Amino acid sequence: MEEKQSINSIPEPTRAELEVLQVLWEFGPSTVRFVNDELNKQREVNYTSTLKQMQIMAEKGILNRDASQMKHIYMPVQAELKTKGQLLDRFVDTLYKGSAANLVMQLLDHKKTSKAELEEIKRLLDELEK
Amino acid sequence: MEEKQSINSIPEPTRAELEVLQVLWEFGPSTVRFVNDELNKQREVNYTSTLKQMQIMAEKGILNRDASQMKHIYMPVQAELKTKGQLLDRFVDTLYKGSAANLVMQLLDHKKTSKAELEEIKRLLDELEK
DNA sequence: ACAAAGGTAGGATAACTTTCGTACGAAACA
DNA sequence: TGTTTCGTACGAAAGTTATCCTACCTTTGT
Repeated sequence: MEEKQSINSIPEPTRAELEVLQVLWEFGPSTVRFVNDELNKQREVNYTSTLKQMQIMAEKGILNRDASQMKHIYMPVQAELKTKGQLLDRFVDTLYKGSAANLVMQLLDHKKTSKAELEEIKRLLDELEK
Repeated sequence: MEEKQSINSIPEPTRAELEVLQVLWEFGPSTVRFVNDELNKQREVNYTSTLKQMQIMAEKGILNRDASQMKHIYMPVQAELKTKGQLLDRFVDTLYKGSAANLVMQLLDHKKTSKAELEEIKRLLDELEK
């Protein structure tokens, strides 16, 4: 079936879909078996659950697959950075009125952000100055 | 019924729940009527849908309500900053392996973040130096 | 050649989310 | 005072997500 998205952006991945994407982002194009094994390092999932999940993602246009071999190979349609960028945009829009500065501000006085992190962030910005 | 959460953090708000929270954050404790009117400025929602939604949120422990008057007054259990902080943490964890620096890095080379925004962010960091 | 192992496909089901219809009580008002 | 308006409560229904069972085909190994 393999329906494609009409426009320049895939639908919002759900929680479970994001888990699959993480694996594909980390290890590149993979079989269902491989992805399922990876997922099972975190939590118990039945093989057919992962299979179904990835089939649906292919239908939705989130994944492409190479079905020329018996063991189909799945890969994300969009680059990791693009998808994350979209999610980030939506996150900033809904929670911080679209202001990245607002988000960073929160990041800063949020205890969980370590001193080292802050230094790293500052370094990034300084680098950007040039 | 008004069930409370046992621990120090409310359950993850869903999409629709987040919309309700936005209104309460912006305008403070409100009636269902008021929240519903606000929501209808963005999209069409039936009054009883919003009512039900807010009742469920109260059951889940996301909202408190003052039912001493006929028109119940609803308000968030947690402070805006705390809830957003939790969401931010989860976001950073799942998408950026828990590294705020990674997130900011993406923010930086993401076109949508304006020059002015970047300057503002930099200013925030400089201020933090002290 | 046959059994076992491993693959895909396609429902069925359960849980959760979202929406709204209906019932009914309280308040406002003509 | 009676009717209309506005409120809550409850339950049903529809949509979405996530999980897994069963069927069936292909490959592998004995």
